[in-house]
Amino acid sequence: MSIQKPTLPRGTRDFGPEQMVKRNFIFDTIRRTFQKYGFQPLETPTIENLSVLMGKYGEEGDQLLFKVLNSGNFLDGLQPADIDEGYKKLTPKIAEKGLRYDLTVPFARYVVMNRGELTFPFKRYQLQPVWRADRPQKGRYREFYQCDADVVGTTSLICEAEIVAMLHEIFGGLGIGDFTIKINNRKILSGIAEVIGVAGMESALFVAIDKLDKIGKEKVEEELREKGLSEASIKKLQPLFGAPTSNREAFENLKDWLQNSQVGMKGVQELEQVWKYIRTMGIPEKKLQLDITLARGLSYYTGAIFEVKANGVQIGSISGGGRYDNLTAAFGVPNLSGVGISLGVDRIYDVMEELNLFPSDSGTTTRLLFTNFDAQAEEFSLSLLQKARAAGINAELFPESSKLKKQLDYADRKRIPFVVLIGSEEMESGLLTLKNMTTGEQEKLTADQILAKLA
RNA sequence: GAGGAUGUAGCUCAGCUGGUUAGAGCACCAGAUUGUGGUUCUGGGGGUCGCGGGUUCGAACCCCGUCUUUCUCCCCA
Repeated sequence: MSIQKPTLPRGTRDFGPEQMVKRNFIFDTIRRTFQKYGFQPLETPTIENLSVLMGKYGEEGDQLLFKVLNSGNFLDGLQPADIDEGYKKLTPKIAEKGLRYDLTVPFARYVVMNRGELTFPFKRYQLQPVWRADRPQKGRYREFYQCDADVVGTTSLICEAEIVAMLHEIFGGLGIGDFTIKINNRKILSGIAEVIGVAGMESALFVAIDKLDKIGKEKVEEELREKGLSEASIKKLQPLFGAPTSNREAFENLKDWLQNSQVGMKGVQELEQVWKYIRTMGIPEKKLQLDITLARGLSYYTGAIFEVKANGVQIGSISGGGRYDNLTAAFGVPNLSGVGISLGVDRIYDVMEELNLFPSDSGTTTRLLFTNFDAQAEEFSLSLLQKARAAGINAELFPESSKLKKQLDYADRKRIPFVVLIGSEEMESGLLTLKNMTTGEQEKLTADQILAKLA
């Protein structure tokens, strides 16, 4: 067998111990918060039938699905003519499974399949990787985790308010203090389309105005012209570009602008109600921002739309979500309204790394190392080791009687903060040497004193 | 899916218009120090120059292909 350099598939990554400790910190914070708000855990399979996934993410989405080749002789029953028809028609004949593309569609499938057993409103959270056959870039991978929380089976706007509350709790818990939750409502966007007279071209309008903060007013207008909007419509769009100084002002401007649009006014009302709930819950409003240019690509949103940005960091949104009325319709169950939020762990990680927000001891798992001088000390240490663990202290014994230098070096590299040195002297007196690896100080203590000190 | 850039030691990078045995810093290993890490000193190991092909007397360097990473567009977390 020839020797070959191992490689990773494009767009995938290993997470070493140091990274995993940090990632778990993020996962734990998110999971704890979701549970606190009454969401229940769910996991779905890595592979789904392609019939479940196809057609749910648009034509481009279908292209980005990883397809799994059928097992065994996948050519069985295939005719030469099938190949001539091109890969698009061939694919479903040789691949009937695909990798999960997001957590929302599998969730919808689950809800439909189990609707008889579920208690509605059904609140679930799900932390799992998803796969996209995208072209990788910085901050974009072919395998990445999503952390979703959704509640289906109610149209109550309390859910929207609770999402805002959870976002505060999660990002506060992570130490990301400076963030902005942008909120909009799809009905407001529809209202805008209505009052400027471009019904039927909504998606082009939404895609363009979503880029406002990125490319600026002129470019947006340019794009809209290219898409075929009339000058009159673009002129009527002007209120969009005025930057309001406060949410209150933004609401007032909107009510004025959209007064002739029933759906638009409905959207404004909904958001005002969300704001009211938020106030009642005592959530600070400082980080909330009504942003009527927020559209997000996903066409299935029908009500509130969320996006969270970390301030002071050059990175895309770290969370996004919204309300959808017909998530399960594609699986034959209409009129099931839901609202959800999705957090991007990889981006949150990058933000925290850039802002230096990880606790300094993250990366540390062992807190106490027992040295191993010789067979006798090893035996002595071994019994103490389990006592330390029983006391809740992450501890380990160096497994070989090697040079002390090597053992201390090991502790240093693993950033283990405390080392107990046990030699013949210590075993005789019962006073063990505890070395603080940060300060270098050593003190003589009994085993119980050491456990009490570190527990 | 379209276009551009990139790849040399574990890491960050030098390497002249193509010319002997491809270098540095950091990291690693050993010793100075047989019960003391992170500092210092001394010594040492480590490279199919991303991979495959071509041009040439000769290729890390030039050409073609391919893969990786990365930037812009598209789309997204």
